[in-house]
Amino acid sequence: MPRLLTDTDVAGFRERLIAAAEHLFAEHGPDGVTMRQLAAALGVSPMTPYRYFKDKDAILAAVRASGFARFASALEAETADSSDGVDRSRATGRAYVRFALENPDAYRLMFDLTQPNEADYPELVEASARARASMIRHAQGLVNAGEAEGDPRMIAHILWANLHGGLVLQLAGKLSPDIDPSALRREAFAAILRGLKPKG
Amino acid sequence: MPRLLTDTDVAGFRERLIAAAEHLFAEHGPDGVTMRQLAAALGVSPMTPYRYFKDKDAILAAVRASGFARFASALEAETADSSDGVDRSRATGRAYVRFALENPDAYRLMFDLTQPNEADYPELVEASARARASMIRHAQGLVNAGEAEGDPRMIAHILWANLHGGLVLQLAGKLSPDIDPSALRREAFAAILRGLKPKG
DNA sequence: GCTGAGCGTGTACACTGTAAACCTAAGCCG
DNA sequence: CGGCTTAGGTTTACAGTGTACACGCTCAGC
Repeated sequence: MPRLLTDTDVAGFRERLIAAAEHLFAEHGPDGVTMRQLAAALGVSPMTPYRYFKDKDAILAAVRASGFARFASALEAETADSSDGVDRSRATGRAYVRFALENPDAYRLMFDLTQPNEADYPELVEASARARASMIRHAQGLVNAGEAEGDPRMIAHILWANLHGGLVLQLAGKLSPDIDPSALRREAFAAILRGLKPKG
Repeated sequence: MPRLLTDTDVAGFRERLIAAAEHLFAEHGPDGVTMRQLAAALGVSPMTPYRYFKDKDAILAAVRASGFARFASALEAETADSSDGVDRSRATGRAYVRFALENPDAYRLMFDLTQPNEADYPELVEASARARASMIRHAQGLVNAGEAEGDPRMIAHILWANLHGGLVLQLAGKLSPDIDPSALRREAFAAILRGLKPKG
């Protein structure tokens, strides 16, 4: 038999293909990229990727999972920075926005795109759960610091929905042209925090 | 020459095709529907739709524009109901949510799907502008009623981003399972309104 | 009644994702 | 060392896609 593929061989190929796919998907959209192009980008024949991924959908899922993983890491990196709950929460929000604006295509791939059967790709749901956990942790920080009152998970979701909504509208070009997106985020965040502050 | 197509003929055909496409797109997604199926649904040959639409993309744009038009009408219908600014704003929000939840596929087609060159379809941008105007008008109502302080356009966008974000996360199944979407909307709306209320 | 144009259709093509047969070269056994 | 076996990669093939193009049918105007 031929040289068997070691696990690191497989992982290496998958990684290279995911990286290539990420760039191509970002530029032309998943439907604008063909398996033949992906294969050519790695210098292999069109059918070779099928040995490493079930089908094109699995490649898309892998690309999205990889995006979520980088995203989660970016959020988690902010945990260390400061011990003040509010600062940390704000830093997390900034990291969130920065990621979305620096990787708009990845962000859209991750959130906009509704892949029908995401549940079939465990690493995708896991990476996505990691990101969510980060957000909830930081909402918890807000509550602990006495800056907000209520269920931390609910608070996290309020802030998340708000951030996400503003971002996708911005990325889709749907915001009114006379609205500055970053001012929108700032004012929305401020209003929500004012609204959640304990009466004390 | 044969019986020339009157404008109403053309409009009629376009309407029927849009209606058929709306159902099929909702069920299978735009990519899951072929021109041949669309044509078959109207009982014509596969190439006939090309006399009424430039290409498949134009059909998608028309379906989306039609969605936006219905959406705008649904929002505008709430203008008449009550003279109280807050009630009216709340009713508009309810109408927004109702539309999104009763037509989830249309809503996703309208907002999620980022069609690359929407600017090429004027009726699409116009219908979408109508919907936005409705929202701003109702934010103005909130300000007039003394329930909120600030630029009505900004306030409209804050509420919109929040609503939209929550809805797309819900429709995409990304909300944590222990979060009730309608409770999320209620609490978010309440928090924002508290945060925007004038100091009195 | 003829003509010519506009409408719908049929045919054709380049391209897609991917199944299946095929080739190649390397590890094991004798 | 030689042959068998088999995993990894390629080639071929196919059904199905969007749509360009050219063909006929059918009627309005002369």
